[in-house]
Amino acid sequence: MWMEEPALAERQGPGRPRSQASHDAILDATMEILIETGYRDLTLQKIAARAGVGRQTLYRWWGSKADIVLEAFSRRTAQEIPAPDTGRVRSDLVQLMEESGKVLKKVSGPIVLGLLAEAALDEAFAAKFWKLFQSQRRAVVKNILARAIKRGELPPNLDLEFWADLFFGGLLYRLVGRQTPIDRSFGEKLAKLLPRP
Amino acid sequence: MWMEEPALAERQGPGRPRSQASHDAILDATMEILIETGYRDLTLQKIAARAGVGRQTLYRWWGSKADIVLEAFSRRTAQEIPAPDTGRVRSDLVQLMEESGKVLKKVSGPIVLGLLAEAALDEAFAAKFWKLFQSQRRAVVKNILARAIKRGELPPNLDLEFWADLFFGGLLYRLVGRQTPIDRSFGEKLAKLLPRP
Amino acid sequence: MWMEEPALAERQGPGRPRSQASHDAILDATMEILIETGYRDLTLQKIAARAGVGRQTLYRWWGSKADIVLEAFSRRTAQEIPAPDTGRVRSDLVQLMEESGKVLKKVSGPIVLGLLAEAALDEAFAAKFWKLFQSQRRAVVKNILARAIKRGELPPNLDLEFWADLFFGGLLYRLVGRQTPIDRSFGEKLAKLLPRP
Amino acid sequence: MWMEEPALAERQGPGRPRSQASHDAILDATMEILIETGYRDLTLQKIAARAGVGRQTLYRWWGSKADIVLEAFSRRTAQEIPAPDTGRVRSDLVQLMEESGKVLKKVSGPIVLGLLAEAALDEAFAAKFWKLFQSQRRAVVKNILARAIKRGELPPNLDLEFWADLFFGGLLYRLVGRQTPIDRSFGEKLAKLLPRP
DNA sequence: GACTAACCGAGACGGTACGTCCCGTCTTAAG
DNA sequence: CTTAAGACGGGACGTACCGTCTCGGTTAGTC
Repeated sequence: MWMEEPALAERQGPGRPRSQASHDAILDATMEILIETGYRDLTLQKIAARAGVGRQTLYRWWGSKADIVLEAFSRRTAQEIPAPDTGRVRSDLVQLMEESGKVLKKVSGPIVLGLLAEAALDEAFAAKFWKLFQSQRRAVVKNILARAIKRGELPPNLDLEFWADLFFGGLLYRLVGRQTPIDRSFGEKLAKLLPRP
Repeated sequence: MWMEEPALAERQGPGRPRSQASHDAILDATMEILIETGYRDLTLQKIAARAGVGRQTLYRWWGSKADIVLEAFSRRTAQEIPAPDTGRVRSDLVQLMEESGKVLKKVSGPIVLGLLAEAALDEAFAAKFWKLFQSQRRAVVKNILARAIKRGELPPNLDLEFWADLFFGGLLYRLVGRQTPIDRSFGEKLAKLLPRP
Repeated sequence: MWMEEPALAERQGPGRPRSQASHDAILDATMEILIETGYRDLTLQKIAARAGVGRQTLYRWWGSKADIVLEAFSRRTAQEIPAPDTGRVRSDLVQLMEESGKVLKKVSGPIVLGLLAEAALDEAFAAKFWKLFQSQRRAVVKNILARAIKRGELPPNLDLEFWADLFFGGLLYRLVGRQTPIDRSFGEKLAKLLPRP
Repeated sequence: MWMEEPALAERQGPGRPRSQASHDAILDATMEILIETGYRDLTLQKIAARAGVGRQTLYRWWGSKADIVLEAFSRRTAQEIPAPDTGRVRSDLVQLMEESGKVLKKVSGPIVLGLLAEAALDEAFAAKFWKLFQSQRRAVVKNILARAIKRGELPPNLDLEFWADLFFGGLLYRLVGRQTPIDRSFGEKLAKLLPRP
């Protein structure tokens, strides 16, 4: 059915090349609609109309709105939350949690929730989403912990994956729950659980 | 739009009373379709057809497929995972995590994911879902911890909500991620973090 | 697949009855578009839009634009060409040919051509079209001839079907050919071939 | 828009010459698809794909599928029905009608119907089609009649065009109607109407 | 025992989005 | 300058559901 699209630059056989302008217009239109009306009311139809693009073009390069949102979102999100490096694990984690909470309160929250919903409903998409999430967000947490181990702040046998699960599990749980904030205090409680070396 | 339906028993003026048979047929049909084709392909149309019920009846009692699934699911799920009580917090938590993992591997997993997706996309539904989840699942964890505090196994000022967040955050994160199992080992790692009194 | 729709009045089971207003609006919209842009540019999409009607409604009751046009056309065409009765076969036929030619020069021509094209391409539709054509137009010619036989103007063993074929064959051939007119002179040449009693 | 293409041989400037191989492949592919799926499902897209030809090439040489079919058909149809010459008008006509009926029962029928439909819907194409039809089929009938006049079998003032209209009008009418056969008996009835000299 | 009122099933209604197909045009590299 | 390839914007197709509506019919309490 759908398979890993070529990276836009690579592919070059005969035939008219893919239009960079359309590509960009689609991702821009997607973000606009997302911000205006949210993930649920986002529609391939609306994206195409807003981007001034044939509907087929969307199907040619992505496969669903989730794939488009994932790409539109990953373009902007990488730089949004800078990886902290204060020299102390605990304050790194606290700061990361706080920054994440701030960003998610703005436009990113609803978008992440949309992607999360899609991942919950579609195992194939979950794999793509998780892969990206892993490299863009989880890697940050694991770096913080790894640096701390090197510094001797944490025991060398610390289970990085487990701690990343805890960090993002809590974060996403609170994001979906919308009851308790994702803030500095939450980060502090988590950081206090970290073992001594 | 839609507002809290009366509890079926209460309301009684003139007019034909609501049909308990239809009510049940709807919930049964919902579970059947959920198991056969999953949450995404579940449709009010299909539920009504399968249950032999007018489509209007669904709108009279519930407001969306999410509400129906929530009720259909809550009917069966309460008894599914018995609250453990071994006399030791840590083994209680481990056992609960293990049992939860087992249940979620069967039919419950996809259904919980469906409800989670809905909660992610719809704040109003999230409130309903969380309320139920709170009373049916979170309460179990908090009871385990509360009992342990009474026993002197845990410090009396332990933040129950925080620990519940950690437990279910990790659990749901792994459920959506579908990468790492929800098993005894995960419960053990979590239990080890509990503070001494 | 598609089968003879009920006559709008007859059918009455449970469920909301068919909307007469929509039915009429559809046929009206169809005639309007036909006159404005012709058969080729007529589209189920446009009919629905113009009639202010859901697209599904068209599929529910007809099956294709050809079926709709056939009904829209048959509503208006029956009375358009009055059956002549001058007391003489030859002048009856001449007059009928002349009147037919006149009508086909106006809106009817393109519509008949559209239906003819559809009949040429679709055997199933051809049967429907021919049935209607038989009862509305061929019957007129055969009546004229039958009356003449009764009057003793024509031999009693005259092959009515063959003469009807000749009449309409010539007529439609000239309609499609658009080279030679369908006029009084054509009718006269045809009438002259009729055998003496 | 589209205008009379040069005759393939004539034109010759600088640049790569047109490919005769492509030209033939297109016409062959067209006939194949016509036979397999009929005129309605014939598509420029499919022709190009089957012929292994760029889609643009079709537009360069012809303007529509009707034009392609017309050429593909005219290549093969000229020789299909030999002009009869028995020495007697009536048997000539009967034989021609019979042969035509036989050919139209095979592959030619649906194709002629397709072209007829196109002619009905598109006046510009009708002119092209009629011109070819005139020279390839009508000419045969008019020759038969002209020879008979020369022989003294028919009156010298016979209206050839009128009789050709009658012949092909009846033939095409029965072809579209699909109710009565195009056979020897039909030819005989027609021949009997011919006037004595 | 008639009346009223809310329910029931069925199913048509106007809409919206889907995913597919084809159109006619364009833009490449290759010949 | 043509060719095959193939992407582009556009538009119609036929299908699936949505939430609403309108029927005839049912089933209780109330008069």
